[in-house]
Amino acid sequence: MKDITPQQNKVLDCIRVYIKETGFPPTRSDICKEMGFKSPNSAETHLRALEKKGFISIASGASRGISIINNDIKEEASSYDSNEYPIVGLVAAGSPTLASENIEKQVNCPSNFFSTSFDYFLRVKGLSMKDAGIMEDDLIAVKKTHDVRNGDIVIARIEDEVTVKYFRKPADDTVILEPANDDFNDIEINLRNEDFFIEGKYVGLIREN
Amino acid sequence: MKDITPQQNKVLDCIRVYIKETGFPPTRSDICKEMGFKSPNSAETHLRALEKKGFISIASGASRGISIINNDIKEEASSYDSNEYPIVGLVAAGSPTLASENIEKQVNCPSNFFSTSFDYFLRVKGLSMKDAGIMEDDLIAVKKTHDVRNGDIVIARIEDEVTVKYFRKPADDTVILEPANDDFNDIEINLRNEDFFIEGKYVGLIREN
DNA sequence: TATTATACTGTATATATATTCAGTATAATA
DNA sequence: TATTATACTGAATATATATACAGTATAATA
Repeated sequence: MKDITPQQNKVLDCIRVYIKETGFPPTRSDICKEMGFKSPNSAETHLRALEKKGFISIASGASRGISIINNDIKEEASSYDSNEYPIVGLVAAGSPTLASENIEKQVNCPSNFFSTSFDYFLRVKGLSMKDAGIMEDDLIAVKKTHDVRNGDIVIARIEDEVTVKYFRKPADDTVILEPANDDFNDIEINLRNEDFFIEGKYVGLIREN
Repeated sequence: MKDITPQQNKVLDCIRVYIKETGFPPTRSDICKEMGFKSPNSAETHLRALEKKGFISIASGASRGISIINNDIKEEASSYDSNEYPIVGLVAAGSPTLASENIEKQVNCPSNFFSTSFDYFLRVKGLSMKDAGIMEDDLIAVKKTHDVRNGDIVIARIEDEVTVKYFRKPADDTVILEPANDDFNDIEINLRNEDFFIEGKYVGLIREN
């Protein structure tokens, strides 16, 4: 990005203000009014300079076809890179996890909040993962994936029930789900007989007090 | 705000998408292309209906003079009400908690993320609150306040050391800080002799895995 | 039953707008 | 010194665009 001149900066700022106040970009004539120019060509040449320097893009032929190019990374992360994520309960019973009847509500969260991207939040029931610091009613951020390794905390579905446990696969046809609480027992699944499905992987946690 | 029809909703959505992708609102003709209409008047009538119902405003005479009126509180909260919060380490040793040398980094987080507002994140060291589900390296959201009750988890400073514990005040001159881990002992503070200060209150937790 | 809202096609047109061309002037660069 | 970038005025114009007008059809309301 080349250097901007003070006057060009004023024009860029005037475009920003115009968009903020009206919801759409200015015409050349609008810029003239704001800046005090008497010829639309004054605006035009400034626009072309700003385009050349990479601050704006101009859609050819279109009216008000100015859009401001945002390469301020911090701005982007804070303003645009956030999203609504669904919170789902551990309801299970046949229906797909993200079915609307399972969605408690949507929460806003920056999409780069955890180092790993994720797809939804799951409301935890029970204390079977207590020693891993996962408590009742915590929200765990789940990344939908089948690529899980031994030791990962996974969200799994056995028959019709969804559960959160440590994952271990000692043999090709066996999966063991281990709780993090001495009051609970390991769950051993024989992949030949049982209906088993990995919903995703635990990548983060949020708790409200 | 009156009821929107499904078709009007599609048009409104198409305007949103257009603005997001180009940076400026569509013309009647653009809407026709997106929606498959063959007459610009189809777009026009939809726009007038949306205007009448309060979903958009139309600048008379101006090209692309559509702007979307945002009275969805949830949207507003999620889009604009986010902030940068500092993460501070449990460094202690004299310097004020929010001094810049203690700030690990800033993270973006919606300010209404937890039901209680908060001021900063604290990086947890040690396992003294393990049974409360607070693990090493967790980030706890701290609200700066002196108004704490028995049973609250507080961030306290004793002499030069910062610690996170359950708060209990059995007498006017005594505070007991209780860990949530059998391997640790209660800390009893005599307010007459010791330099004790409540930094704030634990209102939420975030963990990255 | 008449009226109004929705949901379109199709044509026409005044004007809003981008964009080019012709100049002037100053400062910075090669 | 010639060239290029900046910073403007002023006029001209093709076209992009809003918007009105004339219809058709269906469903909902009064």
